[in-house]
Amino acid sequence: MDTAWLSADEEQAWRAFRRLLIALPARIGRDLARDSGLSAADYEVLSTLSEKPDRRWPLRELAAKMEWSRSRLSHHAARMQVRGLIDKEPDPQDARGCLLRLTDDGFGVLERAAPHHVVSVRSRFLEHVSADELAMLRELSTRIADLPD
Amino acid sequence: MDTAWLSADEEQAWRAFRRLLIALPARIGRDLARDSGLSAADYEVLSTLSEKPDRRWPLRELAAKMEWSRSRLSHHAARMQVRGLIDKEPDPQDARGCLLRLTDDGFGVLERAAPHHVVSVRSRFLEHVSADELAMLRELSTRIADLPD
DNA sequence: ATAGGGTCGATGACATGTCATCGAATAGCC
DNA sequence: GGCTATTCGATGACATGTCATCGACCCTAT
Repeated sequence: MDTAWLSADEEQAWRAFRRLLIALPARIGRDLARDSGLSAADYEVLSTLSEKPDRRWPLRELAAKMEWSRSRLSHHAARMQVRGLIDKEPDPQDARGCLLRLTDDGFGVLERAAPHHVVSVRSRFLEHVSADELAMLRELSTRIADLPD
Repeated sequence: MDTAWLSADEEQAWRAFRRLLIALPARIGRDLARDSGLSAADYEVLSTLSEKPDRRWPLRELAAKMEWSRSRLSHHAARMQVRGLIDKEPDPQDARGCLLRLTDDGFGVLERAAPHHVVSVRSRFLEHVSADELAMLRELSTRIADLPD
């Protein structure tokens, strides 16, 4: 096989998949903004913070967990703090660091957003994928995302 | 089934797939920037323009084909024009519009970029997907991307 | 022919992400 | 203890995308 080019099959599959890579996040992101006034990034920060019992997470760890740069999270957290969704506390373990905390307002926004978001993910994606396809997609996604950068 | 929530299977599949949605374009985009000094957006504009025999497209049609807003393409084309990759001509069919034309420089950049890009798409994606999986992925991607917005 | 509504690309304001860099604090080594 | 390299979050400059809006132009109905 000539690896310098794509076969017709590969080309068409890659095109179709690339279209999905762009369209699906865009649609779900628009739903989120319309229903809840949140960006996909906002939602990810809120929902990840809510996973901790005390709704607090060191910025550095949260960035690592979400695979964001610290810079990105620092900028984004500053904007979310202005909106009252989260706030910052000094990290008692490390005076360089800070803890991001989900505010009660932020938690309320997340709780109201979640059901709409689930509907969106279902109607735009899950409903159109069989159980077998979903299992395959999960395995394939993990396999490829786990490749070294 | 309670459609207000995701089952554990759905949740895990969606998480894994979402990771792929973010990681794969990021990796291929970084390869492109490193190898050829192009963004994914640049590459898409150049390669779509190169599909026409005369390497020209009305801005509006190109935007529609790529599923970009006219505003986005107008901004992006202005930046690419400064770099000499494309230029603009008045549209003889419609004095409101303009044609985007791939310059010789732009075509050369694309020709040198393409082989590296193919290697990137192969090594980051195609090599790790079987023919059956690829066929299923193509069908599934088309099915979902074709849903109404 | 011309009036009115729609479409064209350009533009400015703004949101968001990257990258390089900073000062402060930490951790490792002697 | 005291250097030194590293890591922390913050920040400014910049690239890129969205949205609302603009003037110019097209098209249709009268």
